[in-house]
Amino acid sequence: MKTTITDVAREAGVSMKTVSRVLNNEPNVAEATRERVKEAARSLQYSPNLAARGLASSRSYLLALIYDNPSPSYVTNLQGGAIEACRKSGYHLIIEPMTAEQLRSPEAETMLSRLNVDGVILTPPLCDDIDLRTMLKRLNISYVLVAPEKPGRAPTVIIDDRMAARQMTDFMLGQGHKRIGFICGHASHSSSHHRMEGYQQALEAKGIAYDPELVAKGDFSFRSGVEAAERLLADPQTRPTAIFASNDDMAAGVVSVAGRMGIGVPEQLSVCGFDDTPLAQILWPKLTTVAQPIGEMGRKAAEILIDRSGGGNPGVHTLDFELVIRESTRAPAG
Amino acid sequence: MKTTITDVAREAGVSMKTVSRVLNNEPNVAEATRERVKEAARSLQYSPNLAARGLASSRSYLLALIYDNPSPSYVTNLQGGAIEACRKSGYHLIIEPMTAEQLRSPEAETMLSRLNVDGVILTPPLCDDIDLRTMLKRLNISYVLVAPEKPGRAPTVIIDDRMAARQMTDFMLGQGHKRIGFICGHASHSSSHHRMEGYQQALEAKGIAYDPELVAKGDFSFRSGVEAAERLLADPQTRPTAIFASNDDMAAGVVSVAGRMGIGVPEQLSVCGFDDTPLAQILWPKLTTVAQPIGEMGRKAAEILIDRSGGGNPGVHTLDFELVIRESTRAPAG
DNA sequence: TTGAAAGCGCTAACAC
DNA sequence: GTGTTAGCGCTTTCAA
Repeated sequence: MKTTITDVAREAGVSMKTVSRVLNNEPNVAEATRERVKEAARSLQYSPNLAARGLASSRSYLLALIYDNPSPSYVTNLQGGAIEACRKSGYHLIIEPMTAEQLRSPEAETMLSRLNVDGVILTPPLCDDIDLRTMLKRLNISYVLVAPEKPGRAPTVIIDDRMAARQMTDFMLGQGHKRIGFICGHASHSSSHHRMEGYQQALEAKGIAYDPELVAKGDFSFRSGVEAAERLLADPQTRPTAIFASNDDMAAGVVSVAGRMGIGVPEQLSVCGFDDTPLAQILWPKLTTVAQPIGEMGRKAAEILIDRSGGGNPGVHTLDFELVIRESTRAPAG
Repeated sequence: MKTTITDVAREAGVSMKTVSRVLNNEPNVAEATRERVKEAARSLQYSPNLAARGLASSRSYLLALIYDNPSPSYVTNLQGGAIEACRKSGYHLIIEPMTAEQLRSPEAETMLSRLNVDGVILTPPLCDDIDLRTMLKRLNISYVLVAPEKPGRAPTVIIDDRMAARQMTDFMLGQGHKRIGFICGHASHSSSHHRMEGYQQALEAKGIAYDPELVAKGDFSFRSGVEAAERLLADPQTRPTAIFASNDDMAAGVVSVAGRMGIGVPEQLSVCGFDDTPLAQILWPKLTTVAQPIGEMGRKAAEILIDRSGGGNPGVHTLDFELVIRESTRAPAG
């Protein structure tokens, strides 16, 4: 038999409601009573039933993480951070990987409404899905945006992608590179645009003309990095001395192509990525990249949802990134 | 205002209980009534409240995935499979990444008991944690073991690691390799032992003496693969012509060391891994490896928990693996 | 084949 | 500061 709140009440010699007050850290309980109840709960190994709480109150102590992200390390990092925040407050995390398409089905809406979560964390590219945001508003479910295109009215957690790309470009410029290639990310991800902007601004600030020939499209996949690199490196006369890929997977593609073409990295070609995935350390040479505090972002997002006592907290929370300089970049030869 | 079961009952002109029967696919409802209720539910966009269901019945429609696995791609694959099975039956997945240490804290038990999940999926190395299994039994929470050391009494989902390692070793033997190195996985993972056994059995079957000098310890990390390879490849006279690493990360370590030492892969050294993580395709050369149906395993585990109508289903479910031959293996030179 | 009533374990609203 | 009384929305008796 599971112990219930009445068992604790009996043990502590108080009413059920007082126990409830203590458990929820509500005021208006004498300190002595509070201690007695806590002691009783401990000795009975009592822990409140989530479903009963959820039914009686408005909170379910459940958060959902909805995502459509192909990168396992991104996803697990984010999950890890969110989980940590949840643990601290007795919350649990439900994960709902879902394509944008699945999201549009009526079942998705049904699922979300029956779930009765206290909040939802939205990551790219779903966080930029207006239909989804509208649906959540209609269902009256609060949500936090992680790294969206535009902040919007909901609380938002971001890093400054533009600034990070700019600093990374500056770093390579500082090493003496003049012809720096750039591989864009998937057009539907907001960060792609911001990173591109940062690259352009850095060049501009140094008075280097923007050359479209040095920019290749990509979609964040390894394969697209390979294709982009093949184009960028095709002509030995005009090829760049450095390539800035918008994420590590694509940077790995560049390294792979360079290897096949006999172009030494970093001797003849500097390469850098973005995200600092595990891959960045596994590659040889180890990849210079930008570390996003992905776990932190997950944690922050969950915290916002949990403390949404403010009722909205429509702030934008910008977390710090970090340039990680490893072995794939150096001053150009000659 | 959310629509409840009474709204549907009113709309369909039946009692609440009949609606409940229809929703849960219980017998003893006239077909006409059943249809009418379904129609009413649809038109009202009704979906049952999870918390209320969980409170009134014994099921919470929640499954938990508890894991302590450092590999993001393993984790997300498993999650993906489990989620698919959950979706089909209106279940949701709660994730609880947790170290073995955290698991031993009293809070972990409290957390598990309050959670009131219908079942728990346990992955290596946690699935071999006797204390955890005992705790779950005490809490009367059913669980499924994914790839445990020994099947035990609980339902179990495995692949035949031993046979897979044996076939992979056979493959290299068939290419003409006589000196095949082996890098073990973490000793606490059951699969480590099984893979080692398969390697040994393959050699034995071909009448090749087992040479401890060709076997190195590892712990599934890239770094440990590097260290193992450094030892295995140290002596040019006696070094193996092929190395079988117990997972892809360690195989990547081997490839990296070989690169540094000027040993061509696969020209002078064949390398293969296990798991077929994304890394296997990103490496250059692409890695020969064993593909585990990790997603399938997650799906199967969730299905077992959901259909636990059998009351126990103490079977062992063995899923198929697949050798993936890529570019990192070939016949030895000479 | 259907329905009425009684909870599941908790919190909210209002007494005291 | 504390207790009483109703529910939350559903499933489970048990009766019709």
